[in-house]
Amino acid sequence: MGTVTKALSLLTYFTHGRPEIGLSDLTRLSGMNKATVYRLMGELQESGFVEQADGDRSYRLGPEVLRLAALREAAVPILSVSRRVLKDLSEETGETTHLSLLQGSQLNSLSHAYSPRHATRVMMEDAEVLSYHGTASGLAVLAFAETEFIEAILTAPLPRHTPDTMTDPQAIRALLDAIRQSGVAQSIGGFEAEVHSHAVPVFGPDAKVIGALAVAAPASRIGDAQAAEIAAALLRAGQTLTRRIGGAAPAHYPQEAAA
Amino acid sequence: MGTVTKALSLLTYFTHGRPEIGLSDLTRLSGMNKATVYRLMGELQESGFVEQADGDRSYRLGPEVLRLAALREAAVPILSVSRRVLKDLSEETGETTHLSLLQGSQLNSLSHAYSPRHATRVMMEDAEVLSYHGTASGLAVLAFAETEFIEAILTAPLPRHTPDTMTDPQAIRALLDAIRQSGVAQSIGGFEAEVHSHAVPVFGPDAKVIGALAVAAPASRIGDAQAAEIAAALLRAGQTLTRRIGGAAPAHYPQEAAA
DNA sequence: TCTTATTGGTTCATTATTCGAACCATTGGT
DNA sequence: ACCAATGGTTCGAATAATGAACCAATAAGA
Repeated sequence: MGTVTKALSLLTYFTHGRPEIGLSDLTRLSGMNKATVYRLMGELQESGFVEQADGDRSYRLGPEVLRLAALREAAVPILSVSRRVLKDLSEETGETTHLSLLQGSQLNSLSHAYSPRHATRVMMEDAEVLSYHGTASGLAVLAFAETEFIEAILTAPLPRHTPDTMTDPQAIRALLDAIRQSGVAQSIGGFEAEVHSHAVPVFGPDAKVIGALAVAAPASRIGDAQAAEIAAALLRAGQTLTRRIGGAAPAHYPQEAAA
Repeated sequence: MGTVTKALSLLTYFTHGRPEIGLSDLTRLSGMNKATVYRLMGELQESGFVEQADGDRSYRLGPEVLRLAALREAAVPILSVSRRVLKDLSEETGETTHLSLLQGSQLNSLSHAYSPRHATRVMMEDAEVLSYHGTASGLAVLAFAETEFIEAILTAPLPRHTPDTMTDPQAIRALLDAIRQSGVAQSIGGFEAEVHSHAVPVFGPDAKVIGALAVAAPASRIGDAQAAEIAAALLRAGQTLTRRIGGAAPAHYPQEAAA
């Protein structure tokens, strides 16, 4: 691993649950030498990627990432485009919707929208890591990913998030086949109990899957009729989003769902 | 310069005007060796900070920066908080408003809002670098910055953006004194001709200036009455924003402007 | 209170990585 | 057919990264 990769890998330890990390913690998390971590963080700090919190001396992400994100959006406006799509989809389905993107080998939620229709709704946070086998988004992405990527995920241990999480690789492989047929993935309580979510893949310019668009609802609210409605709306929204960001669905993706 | 800093400095060459950069261009821009740039970009690519555009092999910012930005916002929600403040301020003044933040030694615009009141309005882009001596935002930040920072800026060459740009360090120093008194900076056509902008500083938790909140209007629309109104609204909005992000104005900052 | 961990931070000889001049292979222009 | 770009690659020399040990300061325990 090069020095730069090593330094940037330090940034991956920052999450919602751990927005600030001290030197010693970072040393333990990364398994690197303390002096190394100290020096690398010093460099990241100089460049504005991290900053040190005021009282405490622990680190948190710095303002420079905001500038880069704004530029990324200017070049590839996935988020701004998705916000419209998410909003429309939330209004149409009356449920919470969210977009997740494949970043390296991990799937991150990055944008979401709520619907005011119901008092109970599924809450979302941005920049959360999604499970591949436990979420509809993860399954949707996996179904259209490259074979070796699928294998890497399914041969690794599959944590059981809830009693309903599918953890049998063979069963999941069969499920992925079904998803490839229908174009829509589902998960009932696979990650959070009582959450029924649907998801469709989103494709990039090279027809490779880059993320997923999902609708998440309280399980009690979703019967067959609602599920069919959500699936149809999702297929339409997914195609819209893929098209608007200059992407293209692969030839074998179920086109022109009954609208 | 350490390797990590060097690698991260490559990211600074991406701007609105140059969202994609090829290997050779990047080599020239950075002044580094081509092999070095190639290897560094390879590492940045592995970590998802840049990606290579499809047809062309040139680089652009990658999706990883979006994840980090979302986390930064979760830890320090400046942008989401500012969006409300900007929106209110735009509605109140009827003009374009924007927020800029100090990142390293450079001031970047990061968020903006328009008002539908007038057909003509000043257009903004996010992630643009603002001139210190040419913009109201720059002057507002400078007025409350540390002395050595001010000197570093004023002793460097001050480019003339328009015929109205102030380029005399002494005159600017006097102007900064006035800004410290009133709490509001102004610039008439200092960066873009025909744009009259007002700005107030925004402070962080340690009472240090972290950026500026600004109102930009076509010069022809701003008379003394409008200017006074905008200044008052800005002072209020600036105090609100500073407070909401957990910041504090320094003791000498003009408090409680006539509301 | 005295002791013991734990924290962030620093040093310096050893080691491994980065550097850069030169070189290739393609592409596009004339 | 040529020249001048481009992205990409190689390899010995030069430089920067590494990590064990060490400090000072604070927090926790007995």
